[in-house]
Amino acid sequence: MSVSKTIPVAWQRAHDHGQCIARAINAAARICESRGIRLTPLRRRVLELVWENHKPVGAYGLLDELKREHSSAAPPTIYRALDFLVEQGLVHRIQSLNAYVGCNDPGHSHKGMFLICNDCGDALEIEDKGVANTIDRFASRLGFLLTSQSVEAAGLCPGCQEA
Amino acid sequence: MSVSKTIPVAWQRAHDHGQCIARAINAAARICESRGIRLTPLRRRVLELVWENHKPVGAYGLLDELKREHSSAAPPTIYRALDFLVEQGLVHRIQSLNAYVGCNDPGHSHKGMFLICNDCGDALEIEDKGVANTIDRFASRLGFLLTSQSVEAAGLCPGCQEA
DNA sequence: TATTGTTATGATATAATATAACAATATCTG
DNA sequence: CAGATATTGTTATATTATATCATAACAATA
Repeated sequence: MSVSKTIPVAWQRAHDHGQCIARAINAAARICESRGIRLTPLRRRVLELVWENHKPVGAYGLLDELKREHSSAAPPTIYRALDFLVEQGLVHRIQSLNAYVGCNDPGHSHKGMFLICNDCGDALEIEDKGVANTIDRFASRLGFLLTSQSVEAAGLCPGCQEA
Repeated sequence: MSVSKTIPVAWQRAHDHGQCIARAINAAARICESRGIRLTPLRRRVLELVWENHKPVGAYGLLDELKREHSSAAPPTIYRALDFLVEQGLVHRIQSLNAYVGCNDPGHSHKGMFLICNDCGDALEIEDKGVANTIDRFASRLGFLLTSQSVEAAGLCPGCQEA
């Protein structure tokens, strides 16, 4: 990762992927193991592809990549795998982009929030108990029973503001 | 609107549409007037259709309704009108539903939040300075320049919990 | 009133995203 | 193993959204 004088360290840290792929796959394997569900080769490979992109990627983008090594792959192939991964909290769906991105911290039932750069297309996942709690309070005051929440903010990331 | 002993008053109030259509159209006309932009008959009609549904409606649902009275309408017709209305803050797009709903309080640059019922499909718009501020703080700490935000929570509304 | 620039709409085609439905195969469980 | 369940293969189609180019309406100016 390159260094910049003007990009906040907080962003650089939050945004550093590190050895994320291997770690993500291992974490996913452990989680599935513990839940008694199967991270099949196909599902594992799709998870890897999601991570390899390092950015939110659409289902058909993933499908193109999968097809190179798995010629029988079709839209249902990728959507089933993605549905599974999202359901297990291993991958997040970015609603505003119709795209998917690996979950940085699977296992926890964290309510994710995303900062999405309109220029480079990158998305940063943030732990945001504050936002989640505020939403919870609103909902319970209104008698609304929450099952899921999606918080997405778009704009320009530090890197893209420089240019 | 029917009365219920178990549905919180807060929800009933927040959810009451009242004479919303006429009010919404008048507000929209004033806003466009003041901004020097044109609420053409087509745009006005699409705005009415959005409000008449009283729930988030998809673009093609609106298109079907529009076609009954406007046979030349095609997908671009409705998407252009919706893009205009969303851009002017007169209509909100619900990302998680690919659907559109009238804005309760246009004119203000309020950062909306939605509670979406998975059963009846209704969506309640909430003013949520708390959530918006939390997001703003996160973003500025990371050096991220925000331009838009979308907060959507799904679950069961009070009415649908009864059943 | 022509001319020109701008914005809005008409019309056709197609791209991009997502699911339905049923068949075939693999895996689990008794 | 046999039967049940879960996963994947396969084809077709539904749903959502945009590209493109032509035409019409409006606005500003000479």
